[in-house]
Amino acid sequence: MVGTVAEPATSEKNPPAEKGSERGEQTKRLIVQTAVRLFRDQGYDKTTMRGIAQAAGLSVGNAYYYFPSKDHLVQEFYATIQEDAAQACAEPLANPGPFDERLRVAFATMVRTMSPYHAFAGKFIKSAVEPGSPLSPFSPESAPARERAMSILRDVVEGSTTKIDPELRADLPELLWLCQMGITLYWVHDSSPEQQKTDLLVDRAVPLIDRLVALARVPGLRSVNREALKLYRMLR
Amino acid sequence: MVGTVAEPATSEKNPPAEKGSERGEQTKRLIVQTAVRLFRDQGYDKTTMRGIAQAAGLSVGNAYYYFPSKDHLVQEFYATIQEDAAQACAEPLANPGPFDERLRVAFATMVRTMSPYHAFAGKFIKSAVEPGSPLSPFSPESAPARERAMSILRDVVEGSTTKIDPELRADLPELLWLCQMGITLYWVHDSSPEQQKTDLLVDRAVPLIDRLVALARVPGLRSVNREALKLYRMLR
DNA sequence: GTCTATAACACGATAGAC
DNA sequence: GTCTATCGTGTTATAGAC
Repeated sequence: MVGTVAEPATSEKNPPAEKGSERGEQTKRLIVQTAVRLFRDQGYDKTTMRGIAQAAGLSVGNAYYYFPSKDHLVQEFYATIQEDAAQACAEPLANPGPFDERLRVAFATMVRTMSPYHAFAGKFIKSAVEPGSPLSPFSPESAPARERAMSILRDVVEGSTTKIDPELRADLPELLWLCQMGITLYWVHDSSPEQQKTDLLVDRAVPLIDRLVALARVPGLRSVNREALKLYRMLR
Repeated sequence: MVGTVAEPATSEKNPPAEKGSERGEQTKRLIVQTAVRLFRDQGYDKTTMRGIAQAAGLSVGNAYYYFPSKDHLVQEFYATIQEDAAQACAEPLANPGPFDERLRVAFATMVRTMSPYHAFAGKFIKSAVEPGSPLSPFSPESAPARERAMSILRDVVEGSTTKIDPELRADLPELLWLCQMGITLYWVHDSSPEQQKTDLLVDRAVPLIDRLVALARVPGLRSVNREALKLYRMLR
């Protein structure tokens, strides 16, 4: 209320925002790192909050001070994977190219990045589909991970040398993200060896989407396209 | 091994299969009825296994003797709803009619039957999407409920006066059931008042499906149709 | 053998002291 | 911020009753 300018008198309060080098931030990071490691090594069910706390040399209550639930810790794990996928996509998508090729890179990279965690994914999605859960792909808490995923697909569209209907173009990344969610849902339930069926799905889905996007430019189908987009925006 | 004919000598053992009138079956039914009532009245989370046992005048261990987990009790609840939907569909689908009208009846009835349990559905689906869960719509344990749902959609197809491509006809009920799963997934996440958006989705999805089914008969699109069906069967 | 009850376990989460 | 102690839950072990 006195002013918005920082007061240099108190050295303890309002420390320079050095990108989270405070003690609290360090503890937080320690908890996340430990949790991610244990999730990765032993899976979700066998990793208990007590186990995380013990491995991090902290108490259970302390972990709950930083993260309101075990699910919120899983969220960090998910964000890690999303970040890996984004980095793995960066180079192959650096140069412009045909839409279908770029889309295939995005989908295939995502599937490949997730593949080591297939056993874990079932537990993850269990929380993710619950409405109102912080793990839901539509939740505010997931916004960072969702934005990162969406940015890849925006990149796919923007760097595409294929002509895309301008009406569709704005919504296309979001629609592709929904396709990606569908593929993920299938992947989680895919019990074929090495999830080969999911590879097959991506293999066939990409040309299909490519053809649909192309169809949106055909003059006779413009109105259908517009109708469909209108419906989508209403349902969103 | 001695024979398949019942021996009338022992009156206690092998009682006449009177459709579950044994004492165990009665207890089992009592547990289900109590659980379903409590789920309905207080929701999933607030209904504890202890609460169910107490309301049924039994012990917790007794409930676990008949049902391996709380999820399995929810399954019974789901089966109840499915049965209600099937009965509500019976009359409107009694007489043959156009495909789209019959499909609309099936979808709309399902949504209406589920609507009182929207708050509960989130918890239900949370377990249902987990691969290997008994509540998964693809699980062996769900076979009865799935069969009942599928039988409605088979009825929709069989009683349709609209011409349907014979190649598609065999798989169509299953495909429609998948559409229904998709609608359900949307419905669970639909937070609009009275789930109006889901009504809108059904309203638009039905003509769309109807048009797609019609397209499968166009000679030029037969091969595409066949290809798509082949892919679907591989992914299943 | 078929059923039922009691007691205990392990976990996620919380309360409150320091 | 960090701890200990505790709660309420689903689930299980196990002893006993019909």
